[in-house]
Amino acid sequence: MSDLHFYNSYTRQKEKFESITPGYAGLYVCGPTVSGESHLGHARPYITFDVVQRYLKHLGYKVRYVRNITDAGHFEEEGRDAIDKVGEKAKLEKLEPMEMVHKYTSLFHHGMRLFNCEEPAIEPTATGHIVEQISMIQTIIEKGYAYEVNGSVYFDVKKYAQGYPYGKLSGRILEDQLETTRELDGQDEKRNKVDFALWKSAPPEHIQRWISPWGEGFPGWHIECSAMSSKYLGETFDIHGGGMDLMFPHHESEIAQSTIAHGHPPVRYWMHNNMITINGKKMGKSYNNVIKLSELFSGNHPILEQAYHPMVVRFYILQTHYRSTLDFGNEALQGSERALRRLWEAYDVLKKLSHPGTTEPKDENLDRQVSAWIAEFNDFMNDDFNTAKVIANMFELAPVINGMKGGQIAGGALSLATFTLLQENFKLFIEDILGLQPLAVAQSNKLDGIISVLIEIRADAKKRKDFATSDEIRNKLLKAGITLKDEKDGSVSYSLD
RNA sequence: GGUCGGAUGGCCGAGUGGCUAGGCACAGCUCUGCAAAAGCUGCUACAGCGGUUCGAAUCCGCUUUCGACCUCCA
Repeated sequence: MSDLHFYNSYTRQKEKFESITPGYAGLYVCGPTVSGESHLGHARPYITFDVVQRYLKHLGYKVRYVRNITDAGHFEEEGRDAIDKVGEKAKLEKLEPMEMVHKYTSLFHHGMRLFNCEEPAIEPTATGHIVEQISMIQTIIEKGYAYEVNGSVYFDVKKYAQGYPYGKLSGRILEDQLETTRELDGQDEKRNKVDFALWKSAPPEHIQRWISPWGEGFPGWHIECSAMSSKYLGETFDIHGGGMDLMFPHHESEIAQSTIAHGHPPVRYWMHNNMITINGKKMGKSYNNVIKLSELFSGNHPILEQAYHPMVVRFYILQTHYRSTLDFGNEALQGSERALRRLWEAYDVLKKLSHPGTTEPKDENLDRQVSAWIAEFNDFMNDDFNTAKVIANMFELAPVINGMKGGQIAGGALSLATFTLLQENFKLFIEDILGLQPLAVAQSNKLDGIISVLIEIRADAKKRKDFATSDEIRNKLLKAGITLKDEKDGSVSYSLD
């Protein structure tokens, strides 16, 4: 089997993955800012890195997956202006940061569960690590790469750039930055516009504030990730992930801060997922084209023709390589829904199939082909987590599976060994690694009993050639969202929408 | 304006030099009381123009066009 390779955004090439501590892998992913409800765009990184994390585990790594919650900083919430203008009114009418943070964190977790994203090992919050952040800022000041102005602390990017490759990750040149911004920036407290805040002095009306050596204030956006990732994963860790839009300034700043504070770069491999677009434009607040997760799942949005199941969204995302943009569209989502249904049905069939136990395949070519498709599951994942190709192979296997059930393919066409391999690996990849689930959740026993009764009545009617009655039962059940299928062997199966 | 990345059949999307994914949709056939499902078959595209090559969607150049980042952003 080949080794895991994936694209390192820092070096801009695919590299073989070698963890710092053999057998262990550290993964840090920038989590959400919980000042608003998560949207479809947020689903991409968390699903992408959930699969990364699952696959690393499959390869035998003991994974520590850390994903933060950004609950400190300069929050903007819908309606915040109105609330702030109320100013000195009753306490209950004021925005309580903890309340908002709690609400959106809960919603985020709910969304993650629906997407079947496994929980990170550690989910640190920025507000819970103020001490660590202050300490790191102090170190940077001591080393001479940060300065204080009016209670705020800024990182001296220009000085840093003299000794370190600032801009390498995001591919920008400091000189350009300085030139394009200099004239706009006469009155700022920063020495250069490119400098970024490590700590911000809080104006009196700012509600989130902590005591620091520089007065009351709150941490800058970038420092939290550096402080928390180094605390839980070490000063140098394996993989840092996040959306491409975070490369600059966020990730670039993280590198600079950590490099000064710890004396070496923080991350071995940088991974960035691409954006989800809608009508070709990135989904984001500034474009006013956001589809929130709750809207997506309920279909309650002008752009949406229907509601979409979380698993359809997960499948849709995994059908595309994580480094490509993914354009949202109703037709595409609907296609994914049908595709996932078909795939899952084949998987269900496979689980129930039995094998005659013959060790020699009756159809050597098919046996060889099936073995190859299965072997490729690993190869594709090892090549930059190509979930799209894994899924394509599953669709190659689906007709084989269905054919074995339908009789188009003979019972012992595959050897017992290949058949077993197929069963094991299909489960492994579709459930454990891609993390997919069936669309219709397990029906209750009672419902099962009721439908069985109806199926019996219908079978009686059919026996009497009373097709009017049998069709009526089937059609009415269909309207209720239950599809009956007359199987070739005379049995009847059903599925829920 | 600067930097970077795209442009693949009706739609979504893999794919980096020859073997030309996959899904959805569509059409025909088989099975079937009829359906549904399933199976089989068909649909062969790579923005345009040059160039390199025995051979290019894939490499190079130009053009057109879309987008991302440069400010909070997954």
